[in-house]
Amino acid sequence: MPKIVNKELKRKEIAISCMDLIYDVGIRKLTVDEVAKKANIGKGTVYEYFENKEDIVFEIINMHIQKAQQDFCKKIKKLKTTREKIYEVFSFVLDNSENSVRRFNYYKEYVSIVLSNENENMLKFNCNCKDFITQQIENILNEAVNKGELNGNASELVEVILIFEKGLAFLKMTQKDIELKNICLNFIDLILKKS
Amino acid sequence: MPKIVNKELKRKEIAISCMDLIYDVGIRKLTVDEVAKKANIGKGTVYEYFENKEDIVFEIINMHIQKAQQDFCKKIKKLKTTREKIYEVFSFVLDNSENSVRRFNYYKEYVSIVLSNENENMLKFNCNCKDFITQQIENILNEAVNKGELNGNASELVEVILIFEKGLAFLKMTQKDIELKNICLNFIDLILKKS
Amino acid sequence: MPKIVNKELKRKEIAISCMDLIYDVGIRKLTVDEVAKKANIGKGTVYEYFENKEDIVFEIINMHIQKAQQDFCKKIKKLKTTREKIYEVFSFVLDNSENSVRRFNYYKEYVSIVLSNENENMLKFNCNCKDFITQQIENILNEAVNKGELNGNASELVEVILIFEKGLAFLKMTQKDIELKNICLNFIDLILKKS
Amino acid sequence: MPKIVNKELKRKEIAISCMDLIYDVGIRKLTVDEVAKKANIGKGTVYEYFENKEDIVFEIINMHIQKAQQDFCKKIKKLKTTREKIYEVFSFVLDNSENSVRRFNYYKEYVSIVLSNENENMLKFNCNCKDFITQQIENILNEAVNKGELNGNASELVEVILIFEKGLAFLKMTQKDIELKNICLNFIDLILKKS
DNA sequence: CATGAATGAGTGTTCATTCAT
DNA sequence: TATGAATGAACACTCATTCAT
Repeated sequence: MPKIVNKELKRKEIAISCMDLIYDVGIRKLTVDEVAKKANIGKGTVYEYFENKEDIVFEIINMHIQKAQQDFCKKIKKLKTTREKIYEVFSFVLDNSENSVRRFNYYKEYVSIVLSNENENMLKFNCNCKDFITQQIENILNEAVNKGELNGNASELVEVILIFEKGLAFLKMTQKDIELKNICLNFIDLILKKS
Repeated sequence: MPKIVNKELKRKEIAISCMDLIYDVGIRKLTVDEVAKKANIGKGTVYEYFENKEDIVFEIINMHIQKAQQDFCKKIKKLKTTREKIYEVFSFVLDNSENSVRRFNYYKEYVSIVLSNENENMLKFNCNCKDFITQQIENILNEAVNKGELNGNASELVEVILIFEKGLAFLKMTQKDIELKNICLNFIDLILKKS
Repeated sequence: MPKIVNKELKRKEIAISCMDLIYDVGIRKLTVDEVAKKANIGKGTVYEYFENKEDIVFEIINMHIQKAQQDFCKKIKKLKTTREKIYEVFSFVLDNSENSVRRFNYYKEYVSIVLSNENENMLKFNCNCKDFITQQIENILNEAVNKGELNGNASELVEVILIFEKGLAFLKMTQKDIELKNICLNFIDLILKKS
Repeated sequence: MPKIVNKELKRKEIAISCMDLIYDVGIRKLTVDEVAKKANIGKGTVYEYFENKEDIVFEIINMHIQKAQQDFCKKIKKLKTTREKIYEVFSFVLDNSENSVRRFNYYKEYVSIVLSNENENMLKFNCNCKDFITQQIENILNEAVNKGELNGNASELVEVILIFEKGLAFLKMTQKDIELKNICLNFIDLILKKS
């Protein structure tokens, strides 16, 4: 009897070993040959675990985003004030630690693929991401309403914050060396003073 | 000296004749063959006026954006109220007329390329675009301050509006069938009430 | 010794379980993976019983042809007149019942492979098929001679009928929607009147 | 100005230079790489003159068949008796001169492709071939009727002869070393005596 | 015996760029 | 100056076969 491999596990392993590859060469220039080489397996073996190249890319991105969402949930629990929590929503963009920057660059590549309509999975997946962040913002605002920091019209703010976060990300992606921190603080002032 | 002028002129001519081409086949799938055919010149001749394919794409995009900016300026002049003018900033995203949708799709492809770091020129160019829109928003807000509709702290709003516009664009690009009009109106209320 | 018997048996079993597979995907597109799956065995196990893919295909075709020959013998026994029997020789081509059409399509693929010289076994095998049908025609004609329906020169007719049958098959294979029934009846008239 | 090549001419040239290639390796194993190498051009250049590999194969076969039909017409004109002319119909199969054998082997490869339904062009093309040979046989028989060698029912014979010719070809393709000459002579006796 | 994981050679097609005329 | 013919590197994906367990 031959050894039975855990297909799902090996799939993840291959994806993990290629995470840097995406960072180095970009998703679009990633070749299956490179993936195989990086993962120390044959090219054919790649296709034992992935449907096609799109699937490989999807898996790698998938892992990144899941990790990012888990990290976000952990962090948000530790924060007390509404201000801090809203700021945390933006910190994905603002944080300049090496780890965050790298993560942001993955995200950038990911968005580039989404925008080019090349990858069906990505678009669906992207909706899930939006839903996640929307839900988080809702939670933060509901809590604030309960605390009496905001009045009941808070629901209208959810999308405004969401859009602002997307705008921040967009600007960071497309402009070099832009200072966004203070703008965010101004924005938070703007929406919290409102009540 | 006159030759250089002619070169520059012909370069523009070629780019202009290919503006629709991008819409038909997409930026990334544009081939030099198609460009030559559309411009009614030989393939080799294309390389007399452009360094490489990247350069062609850049010039075509350039034409599109210049046109879009001119159109924006024309429209903004006709508008009276500050509300209308700010809304016009967002209308690039919100307008669903055939022409606007087409233009927005160009922009989407364009952003995808900027994000993938494939084209150096694009990134620099993108900064110019940001500067243009920033300037426009500044003008609108300054006018509003002069009219007394806003107090002097208006400068802080420029970037907030800019970011909101980018966020709108981002969301429209990455989500299907999303209703953004009311959110914009809410947002405009939010910033104008503030004063 | 008993092991060899078992090997031969299992080989047949595998081939039998894959008879329909050829119909579904075509001989040339048959993969070893599919064979293994259909036979409910491991891919490696296939190679315990077959030299290579060519060998698998050969065995499957073998099953089909044996079956076809058995069916022919059964049918021919039930027929009385010489006319009917000769017509039965052609019915492999003429019959449009689902089953016959399916069988004819197998045969078509099979011939395609024989003609492409891809499979050595096939060519030898094809000779056996010719010998079988030749023998059958001989039997029919001898009987006819015994009955006094044909004179002694009947032996010359064997090959003519054989060739006519091959030509019918060929035409059916390579032309769409061709009416062959009446031509056959004319042909039978031609050769039987002769005596 | 660059040199302007006659595309149609070069297409033929490339096809001609590859005629032996098909004979050597078989149509199905022909690779575009080999074609390019044999024609002493780059692989990309092949695609300047052919849509795809199918198109290459089609052109080569096309040339062969046109040539074969021209040769047939020339030969048939020189022949006097109906017997000779009908025999000439079969000589494509019967003639064992090096040239004829080579031509027959091309035909064999061609039929293999037709049977595998891989190539749309081929199937249509094959119909033309049938029409050509049918027409030729008709001409021969009409002439014979006019000469009084056959009675008016000759039209029924056209398809019988056609099918017989196909059967001959089939048998020659699928059997090694088979003697067909005498069978043909018998067959011609059979149909001509009939009148 | 049985297996299925691993493999990598093989292939049709595209297209930006070059260069001889 | 203008051209378009020529090019070949690049790439995703398949599948028969092997072999360690």
